[in-house]
Amino acid sequence: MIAENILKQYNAQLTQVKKGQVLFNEGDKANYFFQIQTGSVKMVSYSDEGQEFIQGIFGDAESFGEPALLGDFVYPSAAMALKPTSLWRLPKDRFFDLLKENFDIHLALDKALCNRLKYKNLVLSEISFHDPEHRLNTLFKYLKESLLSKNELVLSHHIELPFTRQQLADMSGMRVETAIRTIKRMEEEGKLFIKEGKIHV
Amino acid sequence: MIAENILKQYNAQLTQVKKGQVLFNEGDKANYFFQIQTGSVKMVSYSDEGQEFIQGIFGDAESFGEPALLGDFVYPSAAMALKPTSLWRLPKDRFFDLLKENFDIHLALDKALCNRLKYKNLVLSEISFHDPEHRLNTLFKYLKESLLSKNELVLSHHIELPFTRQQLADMSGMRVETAIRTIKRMEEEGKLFIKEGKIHV
DNA sequence: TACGGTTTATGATTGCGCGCATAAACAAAG
DNA sequence: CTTTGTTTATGCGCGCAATCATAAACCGTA
Repeated sequence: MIAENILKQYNAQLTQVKKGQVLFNEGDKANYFFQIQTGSVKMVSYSDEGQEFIQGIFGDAESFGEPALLGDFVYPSAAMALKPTSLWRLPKDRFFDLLKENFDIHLALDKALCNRLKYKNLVLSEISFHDPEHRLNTLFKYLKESLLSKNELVLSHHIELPFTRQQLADMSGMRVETAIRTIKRMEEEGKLFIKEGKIHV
Repeated sequence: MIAENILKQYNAQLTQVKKGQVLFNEGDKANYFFQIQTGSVKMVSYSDEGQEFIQGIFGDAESFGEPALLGDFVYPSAAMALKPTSLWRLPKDRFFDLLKENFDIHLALDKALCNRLKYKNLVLSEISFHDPEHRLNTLFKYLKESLLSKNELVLSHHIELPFTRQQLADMSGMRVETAIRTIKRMEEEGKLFIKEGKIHV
């Protein structure tokens, strides 16, 4: 996360996008650094049959899409707003200026990238080793931690997952029906509970 | 890749490891930056039943294990030499000095990290969308490109993949038998050829 | 409050990769 | 040359998740 005063200093523009709006598509050239002010964005890969795999979901104060910028390749997946979102857009060359002149920010960015790598390692080994229940369990643990770290104030030790069954399935490489069935079973086994359709872990 | 004179300048040590030697285990604290001089290293996650998932294979002049260093977390997977290997070891704090004082190197490191992310995105969507043949096909294409880019001199447009069926299976999340059967079928279909057991694509 | 779209839910069927067993081919080491 | 370990190869049966179909529940909104 880069402080807003720094972003402004390097000519970042604040723009508003609607729910469902596409920010870029797979194969597009990367020209901007994006950081969310408020809202939520998903990055997704699509199969030829239209199936989705959610590479990541990003929320308030998080940036996304930097790999294509830093690695100098076209976007390997698309980005779409999950709700009305306001985000900072910083042109590529100014972004590189910013990194060059702010070692601490550069390092913080690396940290974020490395955490993303760690997450992908996790999902990869889960998908290749384990059954749906184990995969969802691990995903839930990860999501819980990551949601807690963003939100200092927690009233209960339980937390509501703000994702649909479809999204959870698309993050862990399974079909909706499998996710639904597995989550139901986990509820029966007391491994989570469902309140008004929402999953609590 | 960091030039050797720079590495020396920051007190990197050159060490030799034997085939099969473990450089660090999952859960170990990250204290060093590693860069291979010559040889080859794999990073692997293990399931409780001892199944392997190969997170990456690194060769001459490549570094590995930086995410744990930069992200400040314990290694999420282990590293093991695949052959006799000589490698540079640079203590953590000196590594950070190096980055701070060499923006171009820092950026090159980012580029490598981003390429790794791109690779993981690829494997993830392959594993969750496609059948073994498609997965191997994509993996082969990727490996071929990456081998070619390392080796300027190419005699034929075909290339021999220096990996066992087991390793290829462990990179694409399938069982050896499935990899073997699929590769055989791909040979029959003329999608690759096998010479002395080695796969050529 | 009626309506279209999304999300959750559940049943029936099937195909494909896993897991296990066995063995041949090959390489490395003594 | 023999031995031991690794890699490739192939058959067989099972189980589980994908797939297809259908419907209920829920939600925003016109």
